[in-house]
Amino acid sequence: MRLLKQVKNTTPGRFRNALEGKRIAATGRRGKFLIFHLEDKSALVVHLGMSGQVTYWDHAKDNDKSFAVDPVTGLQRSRSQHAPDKHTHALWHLDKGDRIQYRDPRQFGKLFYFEPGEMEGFKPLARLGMEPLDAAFRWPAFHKAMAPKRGMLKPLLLSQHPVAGLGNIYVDEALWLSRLHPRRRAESLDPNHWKALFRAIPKVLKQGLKHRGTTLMDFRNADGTHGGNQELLKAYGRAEEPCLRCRKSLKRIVVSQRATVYCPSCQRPPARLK
DNA sequence: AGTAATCCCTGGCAGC
DNA sequence: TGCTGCCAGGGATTAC
Repeated sequence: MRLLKQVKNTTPGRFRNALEGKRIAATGRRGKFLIFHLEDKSALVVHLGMSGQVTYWDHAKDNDKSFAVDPVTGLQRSRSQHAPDKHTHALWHLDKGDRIQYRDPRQFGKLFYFEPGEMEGFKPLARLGMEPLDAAFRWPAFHKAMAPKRGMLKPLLLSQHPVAGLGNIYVDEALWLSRLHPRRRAESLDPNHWKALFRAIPKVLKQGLKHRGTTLMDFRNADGTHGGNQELLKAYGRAEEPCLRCRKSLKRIVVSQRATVYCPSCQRPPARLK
């Protein structure tokens, strides 16, 4: 296991020693950070980056020999549980021989260890915006956070600041659903536009969660048919395919260095961008 | 302040 | 079969 590069705020040795023998008291998530709260109030924090996977390995179960390739993203996923391989960077050995495994082919992921009280001062966590699946994600708070913002919608939504947890896929999906152009500027939106976005964000996330769960369960067929994957994503990965609202061809552009798919007909750009 | 470029990595794939 | 170039679910940092 190579545990060097992904540990960001301490040395691998300190990281290992700090975790040794500690019980996991609770698990949580904030934005794209996974948080393992340990019994002494210290914490292990994981960011999966683009290709990271945290999986549970049960000593009583067989390993899967191969990985399934996600038809949309091209990323390898284990169908059930896998043996550590050259991309497995950390193993946490639990009681009775089970393990938590961290695997990350592209190595954009990050691991952090925080002493009690330290995590609160961790900027990337502290400055995250509102949680779109929380009960506190309500229209007045959303509008208040968004209305003063300036700049293009796509980078604004990717920034994690007004709203946490959205990545490239779900930003494109939310913008498609709310009929907003990814390059449209925040200051040009009226409350109705913001309202559409406010409704779209939790919707695409919930659909993703629901869908991903079922896909993983269906994934025991080698390279077989997959559940509702194709129907779920309306924009991402569908460049040159017909818009599911208006049948016109979806278009791929690059916005803040990220691949972006949108419908030129439904998601009209502001006049300035034409 | 906003935004664009750059960098951190590896692997799959198309095209030659 | 093997090479090259391009692409990829993120985000911090640096440069303008």
